[in-house]
Amino acid sequence: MWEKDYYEVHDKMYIGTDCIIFGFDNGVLKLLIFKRRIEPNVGEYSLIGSFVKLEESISNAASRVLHEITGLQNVFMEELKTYNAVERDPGFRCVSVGQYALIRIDDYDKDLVEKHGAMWYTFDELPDLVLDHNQMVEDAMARLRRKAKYQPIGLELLPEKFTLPQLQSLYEAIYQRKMDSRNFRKKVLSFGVLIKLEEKDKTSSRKGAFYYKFDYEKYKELLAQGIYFVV
Amino acid sequence: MWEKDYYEVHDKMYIGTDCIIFGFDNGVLKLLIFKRRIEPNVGEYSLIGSFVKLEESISNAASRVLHEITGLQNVFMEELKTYNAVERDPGFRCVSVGQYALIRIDDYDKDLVEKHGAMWYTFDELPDLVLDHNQMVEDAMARLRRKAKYQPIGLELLPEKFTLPQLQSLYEAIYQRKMDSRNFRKKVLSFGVLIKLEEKDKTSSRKGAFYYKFDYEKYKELLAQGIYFVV
DNA sequence: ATTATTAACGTAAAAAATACGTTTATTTTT
DNA sequence: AAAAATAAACGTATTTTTTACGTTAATAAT
Repeated sequence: MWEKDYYEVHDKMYIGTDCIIFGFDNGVLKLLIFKRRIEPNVGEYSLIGSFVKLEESISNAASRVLHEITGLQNVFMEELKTYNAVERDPGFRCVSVGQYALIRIDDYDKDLVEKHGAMWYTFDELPDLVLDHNQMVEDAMARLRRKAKYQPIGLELLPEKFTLPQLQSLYEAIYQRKMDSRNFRKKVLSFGVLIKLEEKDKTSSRKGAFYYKFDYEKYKELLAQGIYFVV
Repeated sequence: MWEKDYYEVHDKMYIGTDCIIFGFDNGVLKLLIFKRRIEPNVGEYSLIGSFVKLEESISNAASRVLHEITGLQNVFMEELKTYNAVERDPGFRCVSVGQYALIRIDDYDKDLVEKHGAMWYTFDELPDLVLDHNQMVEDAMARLRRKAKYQPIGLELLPEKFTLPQLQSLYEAIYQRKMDSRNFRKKVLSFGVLIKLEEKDKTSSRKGAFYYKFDYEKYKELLAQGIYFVV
């Protein structure tokens, strides 16, 4: 990695990042997709991405575009993998680092998103995307499913206050299967990382469901102990 | 990722890969570490790595150096993550993609390895490595532990024929804890991916332990069904 | 033949996951 | 004001999985 002779060979290698942005919109998992307005590939659909600048880290680069597009800062984000096939980009040799982000779908700046030509799509209604972006989405979805097995995803995708039925519907959306509400509740509460609030959400039922919030401190402790959050 | 103005800014970004090479040497997990013989950092310890050439994928690059160093081909390898802090390499901006490899420690070419100044170290005897290579090793170790939970690692690290006690000692090395041999055997055999051979290994006991081999077909089926291999 | 040693087999107890029935709080309808 | 409707909350029995641990078997060395 330090041999001088490689310097020249590599002066045409580019590195970028593409963001797979998940949102959860009452009961449905969605992805933020862009209709391209600039060359190349005008009019085609793609993920949002950027080249990585010399003076920024890859996650900086992703945060930068995410902020430009959604107005959000401090969004949860994690590296997925690199996409580096020699021929993946017909223009030139470019490695892209896929990063997936989880955002609260109520938080983002609607005007900004619309201005950039972005739209929310469900996983199965996704249009054809440029390059290997469909693959990226598929990989991100698989990763999200696996991640949900040992970390409470709800933290990032749900609003501050949420009900157990909401949390369950998020898990059902991720795993694509119905779960038993009694067992779900039992399991989720057994971790002791949820705090029950006095307030109720009356929008989805007559009885109303109590709001909960995460106990971040306890959650961190649990993770430190290496305890898994399998639902 | 396609905007022209970035081209210039990025003509000094380099991309390389570093390999975290695991071997299993009767009961002990080891890592292949190099004492550098060329500038920069002569005499210091590091992982083996290379720049990624314009006409090769990142895993090609890793396979290439792995072959140069160990004489091995078709080694199991998986991307770990990118190491991309702006200041990680004092010389210039270089993103490194960490990749971990699992090799059968009896297979590699001893002369070749020695010629390149490489040595096997256990995880806790590891010397200080250049740059962020110690971090890479730590991350790879963590990944290996997690991976071992849902895939039969033995496949890659053990010889073609292996005994159950050997497989168990591999898992014990990975998890750093003793396991109950009766439960381990029960669990491992319950997956139905091991084929018992007639032959016995007599080197470690008077009674001798039967050799087993993997049933690759069944194993692939299991993975396709999404079944986890939790031991 | 006896002893030593690790492998192989088996079973009981504890814990976790699953399946499913009943009650409760509230709003809407009558 | 009572009855009906509805989703939430609570609880318990059954099944499955995990854990703990005792016994027997095969072989080489003595």
